[in-house]
Amino acid sequence: MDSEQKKYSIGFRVWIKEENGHYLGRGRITLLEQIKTNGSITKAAKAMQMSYRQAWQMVEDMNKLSNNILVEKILGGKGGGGAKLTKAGEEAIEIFYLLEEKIKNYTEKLSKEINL
Amino acid sequence: MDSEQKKYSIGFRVWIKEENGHYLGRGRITLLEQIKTNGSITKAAKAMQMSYRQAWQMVEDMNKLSNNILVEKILGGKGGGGAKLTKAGEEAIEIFYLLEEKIKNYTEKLSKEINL
DNA sequence: TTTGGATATGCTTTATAAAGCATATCGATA
DNA sequence: TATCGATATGCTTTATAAAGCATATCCAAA
Repeated sequence: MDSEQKKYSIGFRVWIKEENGHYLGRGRITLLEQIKTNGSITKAAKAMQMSYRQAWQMVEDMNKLSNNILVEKILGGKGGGGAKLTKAGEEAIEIFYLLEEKIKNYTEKLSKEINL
Repeated sequence: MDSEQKKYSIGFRVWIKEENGHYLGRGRITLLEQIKTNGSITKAAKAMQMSYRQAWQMVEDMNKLSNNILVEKILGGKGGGGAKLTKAGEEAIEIFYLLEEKIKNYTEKLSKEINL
């Protein structure tokens, strides 16, 4: 009847803030996953084509804003060192995914109601 | 009992996509409002410290992706011309605010459930 | 006590999105 | 038909976040 022809959908980004700054977003969660997989910040950064500089800074920021650090640094050792996720780090990933998922479902529901 | 001390909240951004690209987000809605207030793209851009170039491009993009244009351009006339919102433009603002509001409420609800 | 590969960090370079500049064009009004 | 302040658009410059480079430091293991 009317001339609606274009199709619209809803996009979103979500993140968790702490009083002193950005805490967790998509990028940081991906970094955590890569650290988990690769066992070091260096390798994680390389894997996601990010500079070590930035990856290291992200880890630093996250750890500062968390109640319990998410990434544990290992200096020395037979491999020269590395980094691994703490329990809190693993949980952070879970929590963030759940959050994202819920909002995704909600926006999909909303997009059906919207009439542009 | 446990050592939870930091306070977390959820931040988000939402936008409306059309198949051929980004359609409406915070920035564009603000621009629409400024055009409504100021009656021209030039003045709207100035008011929000945005370059005319960019503001004009945004209007162009929005109009291309909408079923009915959101901004009507006026060339010539006693003031030399200007721009004003169409009915669809006014509605777009309403719809976007409603969308943002609903998601805001939902994230606030979710933030209470989250335990970091 | 040497080795190794990682963490840690200052400094320089680069990439690119945004801004800025210049100028042509538009057309209702008076 | 001259005017006016806006729209329209190519081209150049700038700002700045990200990347890249260089190098010092760390310490468990062998």
